[in-house]
Amino acid sequence: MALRYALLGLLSEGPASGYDLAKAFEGELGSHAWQAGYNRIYPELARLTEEGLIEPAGEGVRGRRAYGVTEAGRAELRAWLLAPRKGGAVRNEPVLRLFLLSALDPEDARTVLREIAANSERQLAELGPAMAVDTPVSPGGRLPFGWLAAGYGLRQYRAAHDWATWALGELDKLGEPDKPGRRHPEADS
Amino acid sequence: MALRYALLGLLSEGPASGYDLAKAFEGELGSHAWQAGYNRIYPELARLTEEGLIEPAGEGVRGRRAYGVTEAGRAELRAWLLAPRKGGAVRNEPVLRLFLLSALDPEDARTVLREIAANSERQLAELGPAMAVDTPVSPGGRLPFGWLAAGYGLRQYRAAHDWATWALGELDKLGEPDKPGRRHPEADS
DNA sequence: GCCCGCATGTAAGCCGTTACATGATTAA
DNA sequence: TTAATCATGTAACGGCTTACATGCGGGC
Repeated sequence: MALRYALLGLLSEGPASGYDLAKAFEGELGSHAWQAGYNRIYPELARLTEEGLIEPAGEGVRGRRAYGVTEAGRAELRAWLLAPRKGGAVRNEPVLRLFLLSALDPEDARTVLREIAANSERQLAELGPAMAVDTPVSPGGRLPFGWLAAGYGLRQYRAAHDWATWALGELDKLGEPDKPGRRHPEADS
Repeated sequence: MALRYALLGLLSEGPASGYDLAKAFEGELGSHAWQAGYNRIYPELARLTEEGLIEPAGEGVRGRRAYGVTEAGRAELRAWLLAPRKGGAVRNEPVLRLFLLSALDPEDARTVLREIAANSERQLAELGPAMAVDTPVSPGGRLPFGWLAAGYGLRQYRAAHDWATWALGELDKLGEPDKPGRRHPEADS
């Protein structure tokens, strides 16, 4: 049910076709927030049109059909963004992995944690430069799409990296007093 | 497909019945990582038993049937936790909201951001005390279930709070040079 | 004796994913 | 003329949610 709001949000940046929208989901939006392919986009666009939340906004070559948001659509999106989040089923696979880390023996857990640390560092390297520039303003007196979200991502990955480092330390504490190296021939670096 | 790993992970803490597992999903695990009800748990337990990943581990009163993880089940869980995450469809509604924030006018965006700040603060107040104690060690030389995840949550909410504060500042920058205070949504040039 | 909590399942329907399917335009 | 990209959809399948359905045991 969030797909429709993603579409309304993207269309409120300006008219776009189903194809354009599918491409938009391949970028930062798709890799961090919400993913959708044309197979779900086209039916949803049809439904949104029926409900009067979007409307055709010009046709192009190759059968291209662009859509724009109606006032009703804008209101619907606004209501959703302002509505207090109530218990939609949480489904967060990465976090589930963290919960299940205690099911691994310490050596395996370290492997996972190092991978997480490396991954968050890589993400930081991508986001850092993008956020280093001063606050950009897009025409219309608004912040550009995704700018605030990128700032969130930056802080989230920093926190993830910090956590992984801390967690590795916790595992070390666990191994020290009990088994100095019985199970593992070589001490870790 | 992640449900089975959640079940394997929970069962690797010790034998449990479907009912026990359903209760486990009502706690921190369910509210932050993965949610499931008995309606999905029981069929999945049957399937896991068929596949030899879990096995019956004693019966109790009122038809209670407990299950334990088999060696094959442990191996399956380990493989999943160690496997590099490949593009499972990202579906993160809270983050989607952040992306769409630019579709709101600044006043509405501030409302959302203040709510996020308040929410993360509340979560911190819950997690903080739990993490203040020194590293606990459960019997068997392992960290207790969810301990590392709680540390992650702590850092994540701290980052969210930090972000919301920063984002409010960015919005202020946007409003200052133009008009501080009251303005209509469509006051563009 | 009655109610609450323990304990387990099934059936129908919705939603989303994967795979199938087609055609137009443009650049090499 | 051939390949890549633009552009739009449908069909089958599988997972998840909601609602339906049943019965025992212990405390008050």
